This record gives sequence, structure tokens and C-alpha cells, in this order.
Amino acid sequence: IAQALAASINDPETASVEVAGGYLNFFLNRTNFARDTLAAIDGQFGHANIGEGRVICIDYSSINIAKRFHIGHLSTTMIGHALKRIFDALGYRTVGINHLGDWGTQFGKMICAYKRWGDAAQIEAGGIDAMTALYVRFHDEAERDPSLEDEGRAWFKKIEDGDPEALAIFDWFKDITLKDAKRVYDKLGVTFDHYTGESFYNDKMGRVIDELTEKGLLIESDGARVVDLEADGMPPCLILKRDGATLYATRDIAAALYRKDTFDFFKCLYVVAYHQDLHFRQWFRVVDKMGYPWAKDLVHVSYGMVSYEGQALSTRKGHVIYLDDLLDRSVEKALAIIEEKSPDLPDKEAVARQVGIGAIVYTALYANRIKDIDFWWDRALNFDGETGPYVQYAHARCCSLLRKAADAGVRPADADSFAALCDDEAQETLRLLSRFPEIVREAADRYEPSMITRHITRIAQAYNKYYYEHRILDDDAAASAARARLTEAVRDTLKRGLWLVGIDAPERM
RNA sequence: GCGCCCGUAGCUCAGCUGGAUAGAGUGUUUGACUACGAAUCAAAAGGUCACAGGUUCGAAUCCUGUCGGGCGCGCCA
Repeated sequence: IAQALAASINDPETASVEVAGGYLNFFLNRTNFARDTLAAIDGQFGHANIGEGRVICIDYSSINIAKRFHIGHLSTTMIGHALKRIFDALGYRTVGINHLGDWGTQFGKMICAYKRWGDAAQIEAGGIDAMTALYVRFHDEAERDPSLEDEGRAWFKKIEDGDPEALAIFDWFKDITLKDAKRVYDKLGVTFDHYTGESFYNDKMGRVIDELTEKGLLIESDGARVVDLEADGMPPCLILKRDGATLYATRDIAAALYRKDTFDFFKCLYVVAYHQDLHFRQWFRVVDKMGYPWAKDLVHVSYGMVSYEGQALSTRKGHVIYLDDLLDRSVEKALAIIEEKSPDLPDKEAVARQVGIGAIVYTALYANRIKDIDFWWDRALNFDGETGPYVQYAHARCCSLLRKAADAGVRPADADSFAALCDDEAQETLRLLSRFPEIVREAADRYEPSMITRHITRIAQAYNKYYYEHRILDDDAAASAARARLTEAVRDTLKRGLWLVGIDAPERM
């Protein structure tokens, strides 16, 4: 059968068909493959319009007030940011939402601690660290004096009731936290369209309670109000506490209703660690039971837990790496390498920031998101092998070659004969380039930015190998133009891929 | 106890809807900078794909069970 099929295939793009056991091997016309692949590549490579007219809401980063940005926040922040860029590239309209954790009893405790042991000057000077110190102290003191817990709850009640003093302190804490976070976001190049946190939905809970009641879904259980999910094999979803206060799930449902009304999303993504899996399955099901068919468009994009040298992160115990420190050390190391290898580089500090931060971001988006990450300093600060700097280096090398080509009067745009790109190394590079748009779509389908990170790494590897095996610029003008055109396509694709996962691509490093 | 997820080379990970000799990086050993950038490239060594069954012409991949690990399971978020 294979032989009969092989004999019957007559396609101009297929150079030959060979039978190998039960397989048919198709060999493409290498010159045409090079020509067609390169014709499709420009600075927007991978762009599509499949998402036109569709909105994707992405809930990511979602930091808590009064907590400093640490490595545990990196996955949600960078996965969400990358997904935003990926869906943008596919023509969707994306709405990035930082769903701030700015509601709950812990903020009453913060205010309680501040009133007892803090003062304004100390907070202004110490910023978020001073707030963390108060938080830690509250827990220490509350162990000895449990009445503090009640005092904390009372302060939270004041926030809920709109007490001016409580609100003023709380807004002030929020402001300090956001300023600190925004500094980190600026370093990472991460942006949001909205900072609507949990408190934003405080006046939008009534609708959830009313609808659940009307639809007969809300039942009393041990004094609380819940939606029973036994038929779905899940524990009940808690909607109202015994004292009538709302819960996490209530606010998430209120936020989902609001987002559907406001944005009419095609999908609403929640980039949250997998330990909240049950929570999302529960309230997604509640929305479904409320009769909303778009419940199926709510997606928990879960990712693995972060630990530090084998132990769980803990702000309270001080077992934590702050992102500021990590980024600073990475940039510092990048600068040291630049001083050693490229002492004459202009804008050394700026490039060191691009490389140092790129290394951290790359690592966050390298493995499948479900993998747990155990942080080790030496691993995080490695710039060799499959790393951000490796891909950036390949990109910078392409830029360098293209500068040299321009000096020699070789223009990639003049390439019109591609016979020079028929060798195995060039063809492997071209094959990987040609798959890039498909990889971008798959990364979107699977909500998996690491697919892009890994693919651009393979392109960089293939090109580096090609570079060592073949001279790009030589006396043959036509061949040089073709190889320069391949170099340009690699440069554009690496830059594009790096951009999609949130990493800068310096032209020199 | 129940539920979700994970288990592939010493380490960190790829391996998509089952298909040809399971691949990278790192670490170890070794080689390559007087031609375009050595943050690079090349070579060697390194795997009972946790284990046991099953389905199939064919299983790392699908099904069942066992073991090991992470996480979760009502008034926190």
C-alpha cells in the first residue's frame, strides 16, 4: 500500500517520497521551503486575527495589601502577562485585571496593630516592611492575648461600615502597597487594565445573594448559607457566614457576574496556584447552577507551588525571597558579566537590567506551569544553557551579523535565490521557524506560555549550530543575501517570541 | 478517609490528540576562540519512562490497581 501511495503522489512541493517499512517519508523541495518560510516572517510573525471581536479577561498577579512582592507572586504575574500578550497577538481584546486582595479580617488586624504599636512616621519611612513588621507583631501578641483577635475583627467591621478613620488608614496602607508593587511591575514591564480588587465588589454582593435565593440554591447549614454540591461530588460552597458576612467565593461570583456584564468575555482566566483548585471548581459550578451558560468559559489557569530550598515560603517566618532582591542580584550579575566580556558596550546598566530580569522571567516561564518550583539562588542566577540570556545572546548575535552585512552592502531584502539554504542546519532552523505561528496558537489553547519559551530556545539552538557550521557573509553575494535573510528571520522570530513571554531583546549585550 | 495534581538521565525539564533508535539543558570527562560575538559550539558517558496488570499490530503517552510525593477538604483568602 505504501509503495502504491508513494508512486501516486505528484506534488510540486514534494521533492520525493520514500517508502520506509510501513511509513511514507516526504522530502520537501528545500529551496522552495526556504523561500516560502522566509516570505512569511516579519516583526509581527505569529500574529493572527482568530480572536477578532472576542474579549479575554485575565485575572493575574492579584496581590494582597500590606505584603511585599516576593517570588511566590512571580508565576501568576508572568504567566498572566504572557497570556495577555499571546492573546493580543492572536487578535483578541484582552482585559488584564489585578484582583487585589484588599478585603478581609487581616486588614482589621493590621489597623489594630498600627493603632497600638505603630505611628505614621514609622510607616512612611519603613513602607511595606514596617507594615509587615506590625503584622508579624500582631500574630505574636495575639498568641498571648487572644482578645486582640476580637479587636482586629472590630476594626474590620469599621472598614465595612465605612468608618472614616478606619478607611483612611486602610486606603493609606493600600496606597503604600500599590506604590511598592508598581515599582516591581515597572521593572518587569507588566501592566494591568484594572486594579479592581475584592473591596470593589463590596456593594455588588446583594445581587449574588438575591439570585441564589430566588433560584432556590441557597440553603441553611449550621447557621451558614451554602450551595449544596453533593451531586457534583464536592463539599458545599459557602456563601454567607453565620454572621451574614460574605466569603471569598461570594466575591468571586460577584466579580464574574460584573465582568460578564461589563466585558462580555469569551473566556475569563484566573491565573491562580493549584491549591485553590477546589475553590474554583466549586464556584464555577455554582455559576453553572445559577443558569449561566458562560460558566464553561471560566478557566482556572493553575500553576505549581513555589518553595525556597525545600521549605514553604512564609512572610511571617521570614523564609522568603523578595522579588526586588532577586532582580537586583540578577542585574548585578549581568552587569559583572558585561564588564568582563563587553566592557565597551554602550548603556551597560540598561542592558544589564534587560538581561538580568530576562533571566528571571525566562526561568518562571520555562517549565509547564503545573510544575512546582523550588527556588535555589545558584539555579536562578545561571545564565548558561537553556536560559533567557542564551536566547537573548542568539538574538544579539543576529543583530551583530546584520550590522556587518549592512556594512558590506549585503541586503537581506535582496535575497531571491535560496539554494544556499539547503543544508541540514539551515533547513532545521527554517523548520522550527515555520512552526512558530502554530506554537503561539497552541500556547494560547493550552494557556501555556512555556511552549513559546521552549520553542524560541530550540530556534536559538538550531541557529547557533548553523552559525558554527556555515559562514554567513562571504564572496558569493546571492548566497550571502539568502543567509542574511535567514539571520533576519531568526532575529525577528526570537524578538517576537521573547516579547510574547515578556522578555526584552537587547541588540547588543 | 475523600478529592485534585505530579512521578521520564545524578539534578532541572521536553516528549501535543498512541507510531520509527525516548530528547534538551545542567553536572562530570574531553575538544574548539590569528574569519562573521566562546553568555557559544562539538564529542563521550548517563534512562527497568515509579511498579504491576490491561487495551492495541504498536504504549512514556490510553484504562485499572499499587507505591511514592505535592496540594486541598465549612464559616481565612
